[in-house]
Amino acid sequence: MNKIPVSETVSYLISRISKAHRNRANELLATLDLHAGQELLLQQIHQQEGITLNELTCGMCVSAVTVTRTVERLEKNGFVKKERCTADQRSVRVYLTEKGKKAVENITEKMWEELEKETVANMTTEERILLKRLMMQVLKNLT
Amino acid sequence: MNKIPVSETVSYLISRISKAHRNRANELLATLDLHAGQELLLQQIHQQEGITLNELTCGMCVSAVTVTRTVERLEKNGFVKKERCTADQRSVRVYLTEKGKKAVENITEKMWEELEKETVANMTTEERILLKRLMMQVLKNLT
DNA sequence: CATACTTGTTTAGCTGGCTAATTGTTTCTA
DNA sequence: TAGAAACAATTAGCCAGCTAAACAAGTATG
Repeated sequence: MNKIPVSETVSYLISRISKAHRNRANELLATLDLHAGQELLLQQIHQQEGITLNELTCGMCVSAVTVTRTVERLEKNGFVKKERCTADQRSVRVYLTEKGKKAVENITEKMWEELEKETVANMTTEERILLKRLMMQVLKNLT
Repeated sequence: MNKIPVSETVSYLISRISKAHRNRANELLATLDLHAGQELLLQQIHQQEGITLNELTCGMCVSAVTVTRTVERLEKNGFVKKERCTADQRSVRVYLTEKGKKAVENITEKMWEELEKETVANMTTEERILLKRLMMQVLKNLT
């Protein structure tokens, strides 16, 4: 393999895109009183009310510590409610509050849709499909 | 536009890939006593010895605060040296130490090359070129 | 039944990232 | 030339992410 400059590698592009993408996500989420990272958690809880912290950890590719603390902050801000599991006293179950449910709806409408529109701007449908396929391969390669 | 599940958007894939990619970068950089984010700074300083913090900020899509503090840590760990600019007393110039220079070499060899290999595994040359082109478009869209 | 192991969560302490506000220089301009 | 404006860097304080280690509850085993 010929040596190519770092700035022309896929890895370098991922680094740059990651920052830009997260910055934009943060801007959009700020209007909902959320920070990038919290939206995935809320959506996961929405898909499975009463999910445990451990299940959240597994399904999110994020450390248990991060889940514990983020849920703690989401609770402080009134988006979720925690509850010790009665069966297994070790586990903690998490539920969305009314505010949390509304937030989830807004996340899709005001963040994901807008973000996606901007991200894949100036691309044909074929290019978008291709990009998704290739990125799925990248994700598989890295996990 | 038809509604598609969030999990099938390019944006969602970027979120997931960002985490996985950063995690892997961190693993590789740990062997060099560095953390993800520091490698880009060191390489930028390598390209322009005596670069100012302000120039680093502009060239890296990162806030001035982050640059200040990261350079501070890199100095504490012996990778770089700071120096007040004589002409303009406001500015601070940054230089690589011997340790820093060695680190830059290792970053390319032990991080970027390995990371790139893993990232674009199981892809044809055509697919890689295409992926790069599409990702460059995404980057342009987001900045 | 008591001890050892496993599992879920939490604490402490580190990283990069951010914004807002402050400090110190330089430059512009009335 | 003195005061205002612009600019570079820093401080304080917040966020998500991590590992290592502690803690507590459940399970298994001698």
